[in-house]
Amino acid sequence: MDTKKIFIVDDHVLFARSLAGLVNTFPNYQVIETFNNGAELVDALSSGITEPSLILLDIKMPIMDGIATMKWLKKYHPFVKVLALSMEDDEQTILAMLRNGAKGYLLKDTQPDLLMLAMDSVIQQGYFHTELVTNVLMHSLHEKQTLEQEFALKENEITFIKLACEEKTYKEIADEMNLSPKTIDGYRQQLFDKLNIKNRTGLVIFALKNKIIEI
Amino acid sequence: MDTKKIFIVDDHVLFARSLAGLVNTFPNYQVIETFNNGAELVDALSSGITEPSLILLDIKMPIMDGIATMKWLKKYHPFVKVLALSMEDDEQTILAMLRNGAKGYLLKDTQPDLLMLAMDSVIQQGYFHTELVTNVLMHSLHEKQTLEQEFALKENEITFIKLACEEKTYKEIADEMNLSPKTIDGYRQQLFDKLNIKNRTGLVIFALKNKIIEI
DNA sequence: ATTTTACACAGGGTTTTTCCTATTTTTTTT
DNA sequence: AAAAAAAATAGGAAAAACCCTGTGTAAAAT
Repeated sequence: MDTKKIFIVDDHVLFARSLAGLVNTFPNYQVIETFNNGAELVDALSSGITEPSLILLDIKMPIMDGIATMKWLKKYHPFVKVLALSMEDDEQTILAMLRNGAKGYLLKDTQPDLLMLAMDSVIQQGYFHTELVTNVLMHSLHEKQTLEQEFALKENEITFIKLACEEKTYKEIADEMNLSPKTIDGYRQQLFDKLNIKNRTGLVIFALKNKIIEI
Repeated sequence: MDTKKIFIVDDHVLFARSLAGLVNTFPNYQVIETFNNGAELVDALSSGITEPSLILLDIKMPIMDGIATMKWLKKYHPFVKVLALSMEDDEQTILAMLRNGAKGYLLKDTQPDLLMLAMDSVIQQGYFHTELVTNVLMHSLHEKQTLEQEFALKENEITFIKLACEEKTYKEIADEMNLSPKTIDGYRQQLFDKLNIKNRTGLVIFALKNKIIEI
């Protein structure tokens, strides 16, 4: 029972093969299966194959990509450990993987010994995070003005949005901002157009996404 | 200009003093001022004292605690670097500090050499995070069911909440859930009561807080 | 077997939100 | 100072959200 069973999911056959070779040189690790995309993995798991100790999961794949695969795993195999292995180092992708339960995130140009360390760490401690990931996590706490800039919100609009995210009526907001309810309604309408939303819940989501408010 | 100027903010005089002594033994570090609480720091910075290279900030303090101090600093001195130094290791506190811009978070029983490493790291790389902090960050991505449990939401209620957070009308939600609009209105009302909210925006915020939806 | 309890649903009314289309006022530009 | 642009404001109305109370039915508890 000492040997850790590994699945590899990656559409680059060559890479998958050589990675399998590498992993097999690690003591106590054995690659049991390789799949070319998420769908193949899902099929296999659905048809009752035993969960591995760890899945090495590529992100950019045809058919069913890493994020979709993670979402499926989260739902149907929430306890299987996954180490994301990818070329992309963009924040959104990394966060999406982590949010959906990836235990670690490595770039594909990682050194073999770091990969082994990461695999050990995920299996033993449940996670492994490089500085890259830590940075992304930290940054995601702050970022702020991303799209906010794009929409060029005015001071009053931001104030309005903030208040609209509290459980206030537009009348109350008008009072608080010392403006006519009709003006507030004007703000509302302009924002709905500009942000392409249909009602106040859309406004709340927008505010959250753009860190205009915090929860 | 090689010598880094340090402020210490801590209400435990004895600790502050000995910490100052310790820091002064580090090469290129000098403690310029110590304050007994956040308010004193704010006073000093407001009256024009030069920003230090780094502030070592305690969290639990009378008068103005670490979190309040961070909020103030975030607003008026957003670029000053702060290393939180604290006894508390609870998730909420750590997150609150990070969210408000702390560059690192150390427990007070940290070894001196780790403290020095952390200080170096914050000044040079802008941050320093221990495993503790990484764990908290990761956990904060997932946690889920915290209060959700407390309110014992039923499956249908959760579905309703999810849909209500999209920009759908209650009529549309009713259709999608194959229920009468009146039933949906019943869910709405019960949830408003149970969660103590006044309108749909409250529902969205609740859903986010409790990770019923993700943004 | 009977009472509770839980759930889906209804009637009907008030308030708020949302939408569309102007007009006035203020600010900026020329 | 006149013209143009931006911001505040209005009227009016339909739609949706919100609120309260009550009924039938099926499941659960006693």
